Amino acid sequence: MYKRKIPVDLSCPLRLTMSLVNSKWKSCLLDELRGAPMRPSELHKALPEATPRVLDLQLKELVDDGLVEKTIYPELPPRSEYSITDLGRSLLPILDAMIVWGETNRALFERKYGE
Amino acid sequence: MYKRKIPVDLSCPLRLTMSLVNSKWKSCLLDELRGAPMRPSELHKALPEATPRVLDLQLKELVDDGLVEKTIYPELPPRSEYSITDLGRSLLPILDAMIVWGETNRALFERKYGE
DNA sequence: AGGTATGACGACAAATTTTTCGGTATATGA
DNA sequence: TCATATACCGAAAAATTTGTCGTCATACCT
Repeated sequence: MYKRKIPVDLSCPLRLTMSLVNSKWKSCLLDELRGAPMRPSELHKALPEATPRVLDLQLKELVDDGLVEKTIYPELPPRSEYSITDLGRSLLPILDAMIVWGETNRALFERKYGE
Repeated sequence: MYKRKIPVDLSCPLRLTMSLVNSKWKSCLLDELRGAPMRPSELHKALPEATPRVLDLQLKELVDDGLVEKTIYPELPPRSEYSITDLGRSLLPILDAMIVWGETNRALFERKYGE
């Protein structure tokens, strides 16, 4: 079983939750998986800015943390699927709140930093 | 005015929100400031695991992003205070949800990773 | 046989974050 | 005078995250 290099932060509830999600792609991956299971190549198509390698690494940590599940089908050519677990799904309301916040305040930050 | 090295991520609402908060201490700083304005030394006492230098750097970005405000009192010895803005305060419900999630699931992760 | 696609992963490089160390400056108290 | 405290900041090291590149294996299609 894959082991995190840096363990989850148990020192306080906020840091615990943050440490599961604060990376460039983990929150996006959870968001993508909210609907149906997805294959690695599909996730890469959905998040083309991320390389398959990075998605692979971050999915491993999500699996290790119990937020995502991986199923390998012993077929050829190989096929595997990632799906969100109940634990991961329980984070979605938080991600939803972040999405709403981002939509609400996007214009502000576009004015400040934008193109 | 201080400028972020890495700009806020405008590519999607979720990434925008995440990019404001995804660092080791920013969410904690916002959480600490929810009550009253605090001085740098107080913030360091509240978050002793973080060095004053890091708090300083991350507070600068929070100020630059408009989530926190800084007041400098022209006294000697020098005094300054950080306070949360309305924009920053609008993120607190999300942090609250993370705190609740962390409390709910702490035992799970202590079993998995903890001492 | 050669090209394509799948998924996994090692080795390494680049980028970014976080930390450490030292220094500036001023006032107070021992 | 010396130590302490306050706040700030630069340089550089260390740690961590993210990205690039090449490889393996297998089956399909041309």
